[in-house]
Amino acid sequence: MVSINDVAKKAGVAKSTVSKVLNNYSLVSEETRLKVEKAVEELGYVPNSVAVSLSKKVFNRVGLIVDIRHNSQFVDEISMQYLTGAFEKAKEYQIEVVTFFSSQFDEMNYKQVTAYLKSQRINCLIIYNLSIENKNLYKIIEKQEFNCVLVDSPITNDRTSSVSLDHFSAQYEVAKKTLEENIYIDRVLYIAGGAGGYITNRRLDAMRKLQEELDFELIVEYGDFNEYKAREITFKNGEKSNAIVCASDLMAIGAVFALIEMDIYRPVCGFDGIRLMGYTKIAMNTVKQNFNLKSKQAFDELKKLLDGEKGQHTEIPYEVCKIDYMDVIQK
Amino acid sequence: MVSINDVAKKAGVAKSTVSKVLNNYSLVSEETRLKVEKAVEELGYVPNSVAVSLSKKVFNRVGLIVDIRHNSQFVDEISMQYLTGAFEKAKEYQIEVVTFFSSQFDEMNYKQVTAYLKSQRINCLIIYNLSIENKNLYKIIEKQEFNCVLVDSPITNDRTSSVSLDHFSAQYEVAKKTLEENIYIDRVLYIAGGAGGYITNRRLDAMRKLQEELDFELIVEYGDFNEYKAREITFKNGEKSNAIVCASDLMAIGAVFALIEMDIYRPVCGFDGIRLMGYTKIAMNTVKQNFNLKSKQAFDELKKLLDGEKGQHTEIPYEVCKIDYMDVIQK
DNA sequence: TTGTAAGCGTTATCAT
DNA sequence: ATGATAACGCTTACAA
Repeated sequence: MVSINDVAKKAGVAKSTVSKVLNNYSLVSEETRLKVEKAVEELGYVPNSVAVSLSKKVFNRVGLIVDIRHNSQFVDEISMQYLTGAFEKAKEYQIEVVTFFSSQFDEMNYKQVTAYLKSQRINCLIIYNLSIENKNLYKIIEKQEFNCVLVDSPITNDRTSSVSLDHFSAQYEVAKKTLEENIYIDRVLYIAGGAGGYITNRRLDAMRKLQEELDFELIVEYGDFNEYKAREITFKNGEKSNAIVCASDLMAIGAVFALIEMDIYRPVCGFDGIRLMGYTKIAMNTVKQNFNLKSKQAFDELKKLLDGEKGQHTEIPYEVCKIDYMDVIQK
Repeated sequence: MVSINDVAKKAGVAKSTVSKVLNNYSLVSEETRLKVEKAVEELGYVPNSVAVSLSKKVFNRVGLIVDIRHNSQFVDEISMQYLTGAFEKAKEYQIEVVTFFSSQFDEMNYKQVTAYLKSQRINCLIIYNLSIENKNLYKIIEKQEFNCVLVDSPITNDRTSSVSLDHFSAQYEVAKKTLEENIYIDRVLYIAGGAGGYITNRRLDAMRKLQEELDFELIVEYGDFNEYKAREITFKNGEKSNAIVCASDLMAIGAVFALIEMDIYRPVCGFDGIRLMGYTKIAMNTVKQNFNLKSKQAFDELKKLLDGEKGQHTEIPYEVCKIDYMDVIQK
């Protein structure tokens, strides 16, 4: 492995000088800069990131915490988009990232998690879909020992930013549009996410507002973002409701397939705008969001935190629409 | 951050002794071992993995190279399963992993790629679906500077193992089963993967064997594992063929949806057994494989290489079946 | 069995 | 503007 010493020797300077060139210090003559750059080029030298990380006073390494504990399978699609978005930004900013699955932290306590993260020199976190059961992560956010960006959880503090769409208005819009497309709506089944979750409550609020406005009976059941549960809930409550609003596309798919088996029709709408929707060939309203972009934005927010800005909330755009097979497969 | 020095101080021993305890050296008295372990426990000490990596003579860090350049979208599902499988094994073996997307290496030359990997202290690679265009990776495998495990590419040498199913017999079986379920088969459209790829060729061989046996005309088109291309190919050749065999489920879905639009029926079979299949509600034969398990097996093979074994080829099981919605959503 | 000290490849603080 | 040198946190001869 070619090291900084090799470069220094070849360029005929001290390794500290090489380091200065590499980190573009101002106080270095044009002549030596060229010598060093030539040596770097010729040797194909790339700094050892491990050594850099160990030696640097401030070194940023971000942990991406992805939640894949949902029983449903197609969280894959979303998680993968989150990861690719973050990876691209990481490359752009030249910041190292490490991927974790939140289930890894389940058996640990708060102290263990922080020790574990710090032992990997991680000082920043991007947490996707923080779930309410994860007490450790909540505590980490609260204690502000790490710079955090939360995707789809509305917590902010000095060192914590959040990025999400406006769950209230999005849920309101998609539900309203779906209900208004139909004539008699006097009883609506709302299949919510996980009981007590932030976004779940925000969306529930939206449903309650709509309920007041449109004056229907609202049945609320918790499907935990799980399509199988949504299916069961639909079997139980589908008949007596005349529309079903779901807090995720996956649950909406579960509901629609249940309805088909029950051989009844009810308008259904989802939330997320996953591509899987296109494959089911069921045209239903949903809230379409760009997960890749959301993740990139989260990274941008993280960068701001690293640059000394205080944590803030950022809202991202969404679109109420139907997911079409051709749109999904085209690109 | 609590370091090895803190532990040493607290336990009243030298830091080298702490290190010995941590790495379970034999020559350490029970008494000091206990003292050290107590201190570690009380301080919640976790070794700094960056420092460990820098100082260890042999330190294993594996790069997971995932290919997401396919235009088709649902490679997500497969890649994510690969990643989770590898991550679980990494935790089990206590080996660090770093994720890369192969597209990152596109603009680099061979020297740059190796320098880049080495600068991150990576000495092992698990390469998923090595595509034929990736000259750099081929050269890396050939030069044997890294321990490599290839998933679904049949190259092996002293430091390279491969893990895959038997593409020849799997393709043969699924195609045969599909064709035999139907009566008149005299012209078969085979939508292959990427021209020149290893697995593509193996599968083509299987189709040729079947062609000889069943005596039909074989039309071969390359769909590049892309569902859109498969769709176009089907529009062009679907009518004149009386069965379509596809080298991936995604292409099979593209073909079936095209057939539906053409309003004709042709038996179609796929390859991979992705869960997405269950959502399309189209029952078609496919080769089902467990990607998560395959990735785990690849990691096991990597471990063997690290333990000094020579590279070898391992075959994994598969099953010819149909993917059912209920199986997909149940779990 | 334990401790001392050199080394891993960098950065950063001093002198010069 | 450049070069020694100490530090980063750990492992590992080697000495005791």
